[in-house]
Amino acid sequence: MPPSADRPSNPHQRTRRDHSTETAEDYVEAVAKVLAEKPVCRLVDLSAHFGVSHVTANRIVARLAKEGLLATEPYQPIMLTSAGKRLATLCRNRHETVFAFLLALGIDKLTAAVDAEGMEHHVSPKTLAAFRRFIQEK
Amino acid sequence: MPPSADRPSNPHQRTRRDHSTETAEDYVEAVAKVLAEKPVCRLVDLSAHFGVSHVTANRIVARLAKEGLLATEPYQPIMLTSAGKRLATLCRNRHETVFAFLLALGIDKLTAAVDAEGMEHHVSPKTLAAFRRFIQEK
DNA sequence: AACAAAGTTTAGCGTAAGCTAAATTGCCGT
DNA sequence: ACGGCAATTTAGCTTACGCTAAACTTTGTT
Repeated sequence: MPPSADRPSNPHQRTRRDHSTETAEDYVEAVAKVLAEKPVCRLVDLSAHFGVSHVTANRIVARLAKEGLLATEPYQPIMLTSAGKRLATLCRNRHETVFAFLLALGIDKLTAAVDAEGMEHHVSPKTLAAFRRFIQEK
Repeated sequence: MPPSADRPSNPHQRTRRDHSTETAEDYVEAVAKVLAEKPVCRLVDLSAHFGVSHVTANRIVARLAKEGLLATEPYQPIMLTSAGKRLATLCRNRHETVFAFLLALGIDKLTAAVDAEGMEHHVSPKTLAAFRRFIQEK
């Protein structure tokens, strides 16, 4: 950080709080991805995707259902609500932009994939726009 | 336990990793910053910096002391261990690079500060090197 | 020396996310 | 139609991080 620039608590509070939002984004994105490849999305698909126990996935799915991003019925496949679909689309676009940006910077695919996965949630619209500009001008 | 204990290579699993490592990095960096400005670092400095209660800061400091990054004595100021100093230096460099990179991309200072704060923990050495190259070539 | 204020710790509660083990449900194949 | 397997849910535990309230220690002032 520049010597005198005070790093205010604001950004920190923001990053601290957003962990559950990140999870929501990841899960919604994952459901969309699964649904793009097969007719239904099941719990096992998600637990496999994230490398997490099915129990953990189940609890998170329940939370997101309560929050209106996913639609679930007991023992039934998992679906996206319209809000979930909207969020998934947004996240996918953002993810692809960040990934493409890293590639444009000359990063190898594997590294770019991992870094994009971590960075995407923290890239603001302004920065995303700058990423797009950079890709274009390349 | 810290997911970093055995960190799987799968990108997704990796992203699910260590929020607690991020916290460690943030706190160690904050202690270093405080110590750069005044003779000692106290709990209140940290709770003010992060905008959390002193109790929360206290618990995190205790964890990091247990992990060997911070040195504490009851009712005494907080110090960095040598491991803590090393980590702080690393994080500060990385943070400054990410911040400078965003500025070089044309992002305004405030946005760059917030985004850097969130992104820094997810920028791999390779990507960091690419950021440095970009700044140079500017 | 004693009190008050400031700073720190402890106690106790909440949510999110991780796990294993065990109970339940749904669906197949014989 | 039943038996078994796969998938899901429930129960119960852990850690991390957020809070307030209350207890305790340190320090400075009178």
